[in-house]
Amino acid sequence: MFAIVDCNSFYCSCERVFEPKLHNAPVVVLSNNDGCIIARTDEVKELGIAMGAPFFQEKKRIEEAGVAVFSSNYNLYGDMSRRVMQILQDEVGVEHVEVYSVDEAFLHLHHIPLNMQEEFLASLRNKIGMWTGIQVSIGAAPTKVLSKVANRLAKKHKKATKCLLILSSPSAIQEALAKTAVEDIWGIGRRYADKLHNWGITTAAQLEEMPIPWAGKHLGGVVGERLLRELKGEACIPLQEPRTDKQMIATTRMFGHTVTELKDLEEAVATYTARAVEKLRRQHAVAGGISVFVIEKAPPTEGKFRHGPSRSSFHLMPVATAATNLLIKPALNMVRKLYKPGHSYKKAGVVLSHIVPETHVQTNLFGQPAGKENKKLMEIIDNINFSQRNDILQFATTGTSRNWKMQRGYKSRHYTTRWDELKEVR
DNA sequence: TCTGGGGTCCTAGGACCC
DNA sequence: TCTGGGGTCCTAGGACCC
Repeated sequence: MFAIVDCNSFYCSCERVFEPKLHNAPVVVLSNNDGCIIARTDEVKELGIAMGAPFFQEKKRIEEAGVAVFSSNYNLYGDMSRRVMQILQDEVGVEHVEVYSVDEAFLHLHHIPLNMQEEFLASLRNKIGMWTGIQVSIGAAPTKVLSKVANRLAKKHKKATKCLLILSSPSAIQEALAKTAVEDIWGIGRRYADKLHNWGITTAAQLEEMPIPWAGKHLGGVVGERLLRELKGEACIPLQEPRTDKQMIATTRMFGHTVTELKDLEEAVATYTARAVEKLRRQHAVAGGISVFVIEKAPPTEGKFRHGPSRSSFHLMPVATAATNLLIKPALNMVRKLYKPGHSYKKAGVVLSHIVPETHVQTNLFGQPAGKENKKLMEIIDNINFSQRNDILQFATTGTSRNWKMQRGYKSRHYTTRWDELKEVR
């Protein structure tokens, strides 16, 4: 049996922990730039405000309903997440936990007798609630895909299930599948959902009746086959080993304001490069490739939102490196080539690729590996940035005008990660 | 009109996730 | 006026090899 533990309205719950008066009140959390609604509590769902809705479109309703609004505070959420995951690891053993996202983890329950799982999971849920203030929902079933089905129903019917649903018998599984729409299955996105609807397949129970090769043909090859097998109760997606080394590292942002000047674009790209390379160094790796993209402001359209035209460029490094200065150079060259005077830009990004551990650097005839001095310099900058958390030292090219910086008008404090922002209790 | 039969490696792009 | 930011995996197809 597998279980999935999922924090309810996670970002909102984190904000509520530090604002107890919001406990039964509606709360939303906004994306960077205060652009979209990326988390909402049940009270907000009842108002009919959709996930991912543009904030400005819902602002009036939100104000009228007295909804508490927060800009996203990722330091806070990351720290709360760590606490929840720690409890899971302590309770079921670190080898039986797969941290799947900031607010979700899969558990292996094979070492717990079937007839004790319900009691175990209920007490786990209580413990997390008491120790962190975060409420979780838990679904358990013979496969990961089915545990997601269970979890969704547990969350949907909180009162009846007490946020815990275990599907172990074939009849319970069938009943749950009949109540689940295909688009709510883990692994079925919008494209496949449309396709399935066109074939008249609308529930998970209907999909489960299809033959495996059919899924292989129509739902993305081996991925679709695996999904269907899991729906049929055959576990074939194992608990993943923790993956420490990323294969791709990206830093991309919408700008706070439309950008038209090359200088602002350069500043943004240099800053994003520095950020991405910091992430790279944190995993003790080096990157052999860097690409830069810019997205223009969309021409005015009525109706649907569209991205403007985008252009990107890729540069292969002569030698893989984690030196900010060596990567900023090609990044700036690329952005200068991509920039067209007179055009307006709303987003840019930097993606590092061809990532390998720093111990495996391939040198070549024409490139020298980054010297010791350079590495030392990077370590010093990282240490200062991590301890001060304020980017005191920056590369000059990252500039100071920051015309492109994002807006965050509703941010809560770093309650758990900065001494000077601790919650005060009188 | 016909135009071998394998391989490998790489990239671009599509699909998905939270 | 204002619409997020990361990631993963897989496949198809091109370039190249013998």
